[in-house]
Amino acid sequence: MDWELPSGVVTSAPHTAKTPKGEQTRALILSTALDLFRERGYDDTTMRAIAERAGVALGNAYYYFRSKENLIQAFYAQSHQEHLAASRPILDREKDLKARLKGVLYAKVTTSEPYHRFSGSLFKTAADPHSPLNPFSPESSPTRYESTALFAETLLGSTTRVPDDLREELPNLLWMYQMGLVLFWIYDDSAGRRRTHAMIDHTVELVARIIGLANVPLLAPIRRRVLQLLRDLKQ
Amino acid sequence: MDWELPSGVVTSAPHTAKTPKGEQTRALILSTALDLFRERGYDDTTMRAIAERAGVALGNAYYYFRSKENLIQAFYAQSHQEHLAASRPILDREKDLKARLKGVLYAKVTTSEPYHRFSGSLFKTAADPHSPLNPFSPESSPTRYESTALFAETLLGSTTRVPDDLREELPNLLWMYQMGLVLFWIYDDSAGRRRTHAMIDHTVELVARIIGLANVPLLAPIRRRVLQLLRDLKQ
DNA sequence: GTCTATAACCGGATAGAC
DNA sequence: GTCTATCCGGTTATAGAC
Repeated sequence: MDWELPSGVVTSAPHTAKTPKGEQTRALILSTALDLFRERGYDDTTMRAIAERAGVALGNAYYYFRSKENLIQAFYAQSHQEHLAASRPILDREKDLKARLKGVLYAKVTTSEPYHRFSGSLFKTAADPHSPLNPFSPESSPTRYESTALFAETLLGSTTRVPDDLREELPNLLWMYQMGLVLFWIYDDSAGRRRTHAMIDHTVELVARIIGLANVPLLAPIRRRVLQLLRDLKQ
Repeated sequence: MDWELPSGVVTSAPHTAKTPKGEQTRALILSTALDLFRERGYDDTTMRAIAERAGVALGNAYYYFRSKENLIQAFYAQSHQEHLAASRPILDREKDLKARLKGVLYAKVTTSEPYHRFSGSLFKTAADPHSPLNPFSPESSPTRYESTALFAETLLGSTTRVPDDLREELPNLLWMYQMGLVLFWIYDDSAGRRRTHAMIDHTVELVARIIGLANVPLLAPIRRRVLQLLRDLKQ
């Protein structure tokens, strides 16, 4: 499997606007929705309220976004772009793997911070295995792929040599790792998100060390077993 | 921290019935709801349908269960009792840690199997950090505690010596590990839940091996760091 | 192709009478 | 404890205007 660098913007619009004016209306509805989500949370924001504040008819909101959930997908795409942008300077500057990884993960939780409360209620629908919003769904695969590519870049641009047998799977594993961290962050209500930061600091050390321990003979069986597991799970 | 054996049934009724008749009505509504959930899934079962089949008024259903979600809590308690019952013979028979752990985990996914589809849609509400249904909530702590105690028993009753520094945290870690497996199981739609079984088989080996590697000096730093992380996360 | 207005359906939840 | 009536909001449908 080859991981390419992120190539551009992914827009998975449910009903793409065809004209400049339509595009404008669509953007207006989305940004209004996100404002309201941030202000009052997801559940307490009604489609009627979104339409009203955006100055459009309820039906028009549904013309651009099939459902309320669909607004979330647009949010994902936007959020991912912000993550990319925030990661860029770190990846351009740092060469040490630990620093790169830590930077990218901090970028994730920092850019997401304004949406912390929102993300909590959001996660509810995202967690449903049958929801198109869940990160493993086909509908999410463009974003998932882009996100994994970011970790591929994090690895490849570093001075650390990644062991051969890990090279293929590691971007996927790091993406999963990020998912776990985000899950933790969603549940974290400590002041200043202290616990999440501790979690990142400690686990980045661990991850780096585990990669480093690649060639210790004693660990070969564990390593083999993990890789075998991953292969098995791919069917 | 001391882990005791599970002591009895946990009933966290939202609106406990005060009379025998009330108790009966409550039980009727619950069993009807679970039947319907299994038949059609959670989302496709309306409160109206539950009330109708149970032969009570809609308002009456809400008298006993504050919300639709609340019916789920009752399901959890029931499901946990089944897990306990299915684990008992294994824990009484096996002394090898790997066998015990594997048995308990297989018991979990096997007893849950009839509710697989249901669990998927369920997970959605359970995932919400602010929902009382989420496994980390105060409302869930009795069940969580009982569940952790089951893993404490799994460890203590085995012939494997658990390293000192792990003894305190390991039941919690194993409970988390089971949560991860259940999450995997929820997403697993392979035939006969093949992937989940592979996951259990492989990871039980890993877990046993990691516990066994407790005293390898090379790994001491990693181990220290993991334990430090756990301490930090407790605030 | 965009957009408005309005009415209606559906199901979770609540109020208040009996 | 149990009921009926009602609210509320996501969603759909329709019919038409620019």
